Amino acid sequence: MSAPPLSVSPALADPVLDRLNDAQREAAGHGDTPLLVIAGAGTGKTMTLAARVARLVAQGADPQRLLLLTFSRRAAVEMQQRVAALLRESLGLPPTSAPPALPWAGTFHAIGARLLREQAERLGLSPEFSILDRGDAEDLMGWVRDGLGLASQAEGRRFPLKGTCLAIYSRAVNSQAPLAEVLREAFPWCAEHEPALRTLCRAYEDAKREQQALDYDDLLLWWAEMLREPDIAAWLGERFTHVLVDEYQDTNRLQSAILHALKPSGRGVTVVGDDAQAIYAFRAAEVRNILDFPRAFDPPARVVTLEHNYRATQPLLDAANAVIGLAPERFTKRLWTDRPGSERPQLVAVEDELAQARWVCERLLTRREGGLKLKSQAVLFRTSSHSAALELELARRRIPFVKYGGLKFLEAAHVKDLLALLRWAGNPRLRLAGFRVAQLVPGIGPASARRLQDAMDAAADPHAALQAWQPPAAAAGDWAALAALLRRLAEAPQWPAELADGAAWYLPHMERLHDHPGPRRADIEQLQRLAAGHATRERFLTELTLDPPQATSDEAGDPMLDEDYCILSTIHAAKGQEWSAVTVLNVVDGCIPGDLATATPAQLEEERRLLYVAMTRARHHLALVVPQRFHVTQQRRFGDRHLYAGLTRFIPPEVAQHFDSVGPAAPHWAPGPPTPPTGAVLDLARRLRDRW
DNA sequence: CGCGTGTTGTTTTTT
DNA sequence: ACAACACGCG
Repeated sequence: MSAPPLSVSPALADPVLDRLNDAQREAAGHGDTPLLVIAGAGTGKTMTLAARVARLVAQGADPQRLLLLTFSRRAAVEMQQRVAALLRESLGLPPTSAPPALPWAGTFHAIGARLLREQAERLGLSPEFSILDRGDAEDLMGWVRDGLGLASQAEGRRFPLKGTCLAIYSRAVNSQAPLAEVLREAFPWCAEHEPALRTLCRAYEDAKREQQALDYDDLLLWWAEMLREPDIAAWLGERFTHVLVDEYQDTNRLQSAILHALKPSGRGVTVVGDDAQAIYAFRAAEVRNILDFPRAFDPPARVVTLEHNYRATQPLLDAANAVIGLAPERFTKRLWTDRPGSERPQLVAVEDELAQARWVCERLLTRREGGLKLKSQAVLFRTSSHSAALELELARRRIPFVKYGGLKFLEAAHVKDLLALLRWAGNPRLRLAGFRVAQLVPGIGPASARRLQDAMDAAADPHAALQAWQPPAAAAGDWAALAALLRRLAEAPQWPAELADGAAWYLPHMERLHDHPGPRRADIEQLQRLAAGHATRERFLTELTLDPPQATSDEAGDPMLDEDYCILSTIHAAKGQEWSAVTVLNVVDGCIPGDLATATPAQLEEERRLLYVAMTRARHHLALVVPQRFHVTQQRRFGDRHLYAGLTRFIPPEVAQHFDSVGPAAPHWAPGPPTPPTGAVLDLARRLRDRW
């Protein structure tokens, strides 16, 4: 068993490459021509990629000139660590010495932000440009929409909400498709407003320019646009000798355009992904990117497929393979393992969501008594809100947990307020921020805030205009305090002391505006802790926007770092992770697939892959929980009520035979699950009330 | 003009 | 259940 006859340096052929299997070694040792690695779930993808990076470095590649694009910041960090460990080993460095770092590892958006900041002058951007998170962008969209008078259209249906407008805009940008097509395919109920939406999108672009603000999409769009300048493209293409992209199945057209513009010949390009795990089409991800990758080059890219799974036992893989095997599109690989294991995955029927929560808690505790740490156990679900009942039950039993997914930190009003203050201080042209901050002062409402902004816009020096502005008499005292604060922040910024200064100003306003300041105060404190880890205000804002704290643990209190806690996560946020025991909640039609996601076959297939992703996170134990009855909130159209649902359509009888059926209600579906009565909506409460 | 209340519509998932 | 929007009062 020796390495294939590649030009592998002898020093490296030993410890690192020897630990890889043949396919992995082929990928790690491949030369400079374009390479596609199809890596099934749990097949050692990160290890392989890290080994490839380590080998490139050991062969003399400059780590500063490796561009490593991963899906999340977390994946980037993990990659750094693996590479570091491998490099120490292969270069024979002592464990104490610092191996070369990879400064250009990060998400497309984060790397884009850095490059744009670096080249801002050339691009006609202020180097102080602000990055709008989703909430900011929505607010700006709302502002523009109101300015155009679109909000109050009396005739006909109401104009789409600001969030919907932004979603439409974003999808058009990321898919690089015409507005009409986007509306037809993804937002049919907004199609009637097409002309107004077109005007709105243009005005939104203008507003961003005027305010020196870029939203998430701009970070890709400007990057791609910048690369259309031949001299810049050539320079960047040479600057990065190698470009490696992880999770390539979840990139969109814009990202693929960036990649091809950087490296038109494909030389030095490696992409890694798994078409069976594509779950970001809603964000305009384009599976064709990975499917068409080989033929995009001449000669075509080398394709290496990893199918040997090191994560799960055979019975778990059988079930997962059966689920994905029903996808109408043929996937080209089938995972296998040599880890036998006898435990099959479970289908657990329970009465309702409360019973589900109880069952999950019992199972967590039983496993912990059996020696499995809570940290090795995860509970996954389709939608962030699906864990609500479980969170309450966990809290009641004092089982600590951390929840991933859901975006709420940056969406909380108080966090937005304080960040807006910092943004405004750095970029006084950012109306959006100023509008928000000014209205925190009692006595200043939308009209006064608008007058202030107009005065600042007209002035050559907006800071001076701000200091000179006369507020309404009722607001004079409080306004003076804010003006003084802004002067300090603008003139002598001292990071992170300026955040403390701002927080001290903000806290009294927060207490006045919100009923329950307790948890909010904790968020402000967390912001201050985070601030200490960043060098400047600009870096803090950028990194917080692109990589917000993604875990929350409100119900459970703050678990100490060394304490044991279990993981709650959306399936999306669980991507790339693995746990010994995995439980998936609400595996019923209406949740997986969500009843909003069954309109088109493509959406349905994405839901199927979602279930597949969830199932392949497990190493030893896997349980899918099926409540027979679950509560539906929201959507007044049907009213609140319980919905009777059946096992997901992705597990028909021939797939169900790969599972053990357990739970109190299990005997009921012994004859094979009947087709679920999808329309059976009961409203007993109303029926009872109507008797009177 | 600012602020509080009543009414109406509402697509999950995340950078 | 909740947010955004419209309206009316001080």
